[in-house]
Amino acid sequence: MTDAMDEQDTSAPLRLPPSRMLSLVAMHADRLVSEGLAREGARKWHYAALMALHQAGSMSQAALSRLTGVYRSDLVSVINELAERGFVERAPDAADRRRNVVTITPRGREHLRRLYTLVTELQDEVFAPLTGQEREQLTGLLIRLMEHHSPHGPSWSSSRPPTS
Amino acid sequence: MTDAMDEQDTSAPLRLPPSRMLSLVAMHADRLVSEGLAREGARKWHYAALMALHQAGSMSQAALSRLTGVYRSDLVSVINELAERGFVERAPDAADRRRNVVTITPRGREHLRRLYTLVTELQDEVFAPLTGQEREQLTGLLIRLMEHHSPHGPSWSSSRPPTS
DNA sequence: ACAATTTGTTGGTGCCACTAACGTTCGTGG
DNA sequence: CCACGAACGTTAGTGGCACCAACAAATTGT
Repeated sequence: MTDAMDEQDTSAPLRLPPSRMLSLVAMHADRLVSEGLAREGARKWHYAALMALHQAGSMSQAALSRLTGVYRSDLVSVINELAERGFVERAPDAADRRRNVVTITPRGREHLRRLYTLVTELQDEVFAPLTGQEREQLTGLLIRLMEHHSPHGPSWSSSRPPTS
Repeated sequence: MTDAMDEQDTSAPLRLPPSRMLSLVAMHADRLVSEGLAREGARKWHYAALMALHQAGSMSQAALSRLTGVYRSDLVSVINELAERGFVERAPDAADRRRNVVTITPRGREHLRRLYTLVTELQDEVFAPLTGQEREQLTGLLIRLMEHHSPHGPSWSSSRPPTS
């Protein structure tokens, strides 16, 4: 009933604050996904950008930035790389000449498909120890935490497969 | 039934893979904690190292590295900083002259106390939207994920307050 | 017409996880 | 007993990521 401090216990496991657990698990998941995507020559943001363009349609880089949460400065190189490989087209917007309209190409959708199945597999690997119900519990809790801390950040929900 | 791909839906929220949610929440939590600790002139690893030393007693830097998961290269500067401020003592080990025995000092324990209460407050802030039960659910799921992916990594469990 | 804002872009900062290499010291097997 | 491999502390460096500042060009609001 004092402020009960632990005695030393050389053999006991270390007590971690929950936020540290989050970091560790997130790091591991990130790692797996990044390595997987690297095998396909892609990075996390390639996937994020393609998925956003596929789901929401063509849009300016700034809009894409707001939607994905990727900084518009960092988005430049991502679009460059995607454009080099023909997964995306960057064209000046006639209606507003400040903007570039970024559009996903058929090859881009094809690529996205590969990435999607890959990412899905990796998710299964990451969350393997959890049952389907538990995974839903987890994502539910995570969504509530996200909403709490960035109510106007990038929008989200659980993932569903991209259509051709 | 097919591989059901989403149609475009400009207004719908983006579908995020769970691993991305983990990253976002972890980033936010990390951010809050780091900023809080910075206010006390400390960093995450100061806290981690002090807590480990407090709970498990004096040990070599390599052992501390294994226990906390912090790379022994990165641990050097952490110990330097903690030693400068008198929170920790680094003495050559007479029995094994390769090693340094790192020991937490009374001032160190005092400092750890401040950090502990601070971190605890910040955890409350991070997990504010969740009830006590839900927090336990979450940490339970996280622990299982950690065990699955690094069964022999740094040991852990939920956190409890340090004793003076 | 003028101020404020948006957009794409460049360049730069700082943190963190991670690797490589090193001299030193210890343990072990031949 | 000594040669070799391994562990230790340390330094230096890499690469990715989040983030910021500033800019010119273009648009919007007033």
